[in-house]
Amino acid sequence: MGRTERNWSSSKGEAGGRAEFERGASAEQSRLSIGLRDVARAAGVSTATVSRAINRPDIVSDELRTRISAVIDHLGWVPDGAARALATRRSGAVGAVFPTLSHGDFARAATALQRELLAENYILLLACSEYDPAQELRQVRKFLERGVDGMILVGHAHHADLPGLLRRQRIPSINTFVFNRDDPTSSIGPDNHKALAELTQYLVKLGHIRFGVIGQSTTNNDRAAARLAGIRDALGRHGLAVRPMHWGEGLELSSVTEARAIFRRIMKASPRPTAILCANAYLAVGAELEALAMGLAVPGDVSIVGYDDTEVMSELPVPITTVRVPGDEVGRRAARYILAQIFRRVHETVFECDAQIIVRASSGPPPRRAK
Amino acid sequence: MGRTERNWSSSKGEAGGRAEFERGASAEQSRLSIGLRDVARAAGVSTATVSRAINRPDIVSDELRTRISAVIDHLGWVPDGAARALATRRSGAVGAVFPTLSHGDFARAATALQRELLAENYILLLACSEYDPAQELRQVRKFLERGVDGMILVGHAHHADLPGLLRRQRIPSINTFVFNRDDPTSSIGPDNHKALAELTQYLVKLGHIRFGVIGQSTTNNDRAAARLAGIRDALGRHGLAVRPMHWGEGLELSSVTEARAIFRRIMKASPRPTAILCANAYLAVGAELEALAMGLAVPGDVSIVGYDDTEVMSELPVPITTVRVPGDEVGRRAARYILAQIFRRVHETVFECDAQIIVRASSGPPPRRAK
DNA sequence: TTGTACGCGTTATCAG
DNA sequence: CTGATAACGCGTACAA
Repeated sequence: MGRTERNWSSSKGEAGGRAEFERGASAEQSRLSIGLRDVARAAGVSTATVSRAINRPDIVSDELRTRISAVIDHLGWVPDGAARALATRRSGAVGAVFPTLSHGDFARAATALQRELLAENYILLLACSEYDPAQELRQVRKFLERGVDGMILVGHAHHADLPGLLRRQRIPSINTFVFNRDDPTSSIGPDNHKALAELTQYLVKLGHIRFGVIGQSTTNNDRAAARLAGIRDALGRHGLAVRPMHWGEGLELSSVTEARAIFRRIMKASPRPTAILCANAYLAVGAELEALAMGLAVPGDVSIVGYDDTEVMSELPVPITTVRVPGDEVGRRAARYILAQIFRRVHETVFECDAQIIVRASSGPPPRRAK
Repeated sequence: MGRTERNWSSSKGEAGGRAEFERGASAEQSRLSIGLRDVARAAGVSTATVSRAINRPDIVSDELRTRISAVIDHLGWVPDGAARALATRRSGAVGAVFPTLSHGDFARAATALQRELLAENYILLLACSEYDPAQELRQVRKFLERGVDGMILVGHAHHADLPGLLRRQRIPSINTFVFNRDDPTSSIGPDNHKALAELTQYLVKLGHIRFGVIGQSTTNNDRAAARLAGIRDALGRHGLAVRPMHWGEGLELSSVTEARAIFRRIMKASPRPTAILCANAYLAVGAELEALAMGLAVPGDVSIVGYDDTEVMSELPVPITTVRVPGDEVGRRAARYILAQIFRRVHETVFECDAQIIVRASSGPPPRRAK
């Protein structure tokens, strides 16, 4: 007759037996998986006590606690999260929607996030928006239906319905990889605008006056847009600007191959730029590889700088100057913020992560005979 | 006292008003978020009808369906996933535990996984084991408590308690990035042993007889171990073996920097190998960069091959021969398998993904005067 | 086609 | 410190 989970565990067996009798055999047989009740009966205690034994061990007598946990192990009981969530009004899950995981920074952030949540017994629900606000909204909605206790997003530009949705659910949320004191929802990350303004400023100080940019799409990517604006504003302060012919945008998010082609085109212009700003690590790698292939000296003929740091950048023949974004720190602190909100602890609301400029060999003064 | 289960809703508005009145303000005010009942009352129908309207729209009359969905939108109701899961005995979530996300293949697999699950309205719970079986077990247990409907793991070597745990929960699971007909649980991925045996065989055919290996740790990494075994077995068939001095293992999982140091050491040996097998993409990149820095010709002086394909490998001065692992395909098909199991559809059980050898310029015949 | 009423497996309240 | 029992919010036989 299939699985009879009866362990009328002797001691207090009387009561257990009676209960069983009263509930009738049907209840017992229909149960496919063991539950709290089965554990309670087997241990000869009430369900409440078992529940307490696992959630607040300190308020249960030693004897019962050990007996109960023995029974749990023996029966191999795994508490039902759905039931617990329903009773607790808390899911123990935090959702995160990243544009993609193929970017090292996001992958690192997701890892850190997950690790940090785990420390407080929380789990991570993960989805990718693929840089599509509508998809982001769908994913968030799905997470809300799952009852996530908090949401972690990227950027501060979202679908118009998203903020209201989040507000109605009354769950904490945070925008990551951005920093903006004016954003009403908390945010954590580097100040993208400032970071690239400073990087540009650094190049200007070296004496550069003609700049090329290998960018990435800014549609639905406020971080990329902010970085571009940072470049523009920094150059503007010196009365400079990027010429259209010194500008290229990849279709892929970060493609070494595309970057090479764009770099080659830009460097064929006349006059040609003496410094190339690349929107991310792999674009910079592509630029340098193409420069080497073209026989250009870096930084003798042209300086190359990037954004994001990957190990390859520092190991290429000419290590590349770049901006280091601490993805894991972003993830870690975002998780901590959300957990603090969930548990109603005090916590700061907005954080800026330093985006540190790492100067390597690929940047230097412009060539003297800058044609 | 307390909550009365009465939905005296006779038909339509009248009833709505009355019901509201009779329930009294207290019940209304104490409810922090609106629920199925509120929607039902506002729409003047029963809770069952609302439930059906969203889950099986086809069996509800057009009029009611439209009215109900209007009310839902108006009230901004989000169904409670915990309650639904409790009633349905299905969580709508699939868990995945990867060793890390910093590996491109795993990141791609996770992305594909998530996308595929979403198509069937499932969500992804993600965690990292950091190559620690105990941690993997903990994460899996946590997911099971969350009531995941399926589990996706990496490799076939797990903690001893894991298989039993999964069996007891009666949920489908699959091992990814491995392929082994003898594994009792389904698996999907490349045959790591075969892939490296073939790659090695290819080098042997080119005439190489002295091989170096830049490996990664095989502790808790059955894939890496299988690949190593593949190399060993392939060489063994020709009476060859890797000399200890031609062997190095990085501490980091994949570090360009470490690879360079190891490569340099190996190439100082005498005699030195004419071909270097690298355990992953970044180790191979490091090897080539160091070779160039040392003034060695690739493949003139030494052939270099890797495992995994990243864009950089193909764009370096000498594009690197490697084995392409289709991470996204692994993720996609794993998701499909799990969903099929959940929905009790027929589906194949074990799949092999081709691990394709991509021959590029970095591999060629050994130098004539192979010293 | 629609409504009623009960069950899902825990937690929390309150009385002992 | 422990036990009895009412929520928790939705799905779904079963009845109408």
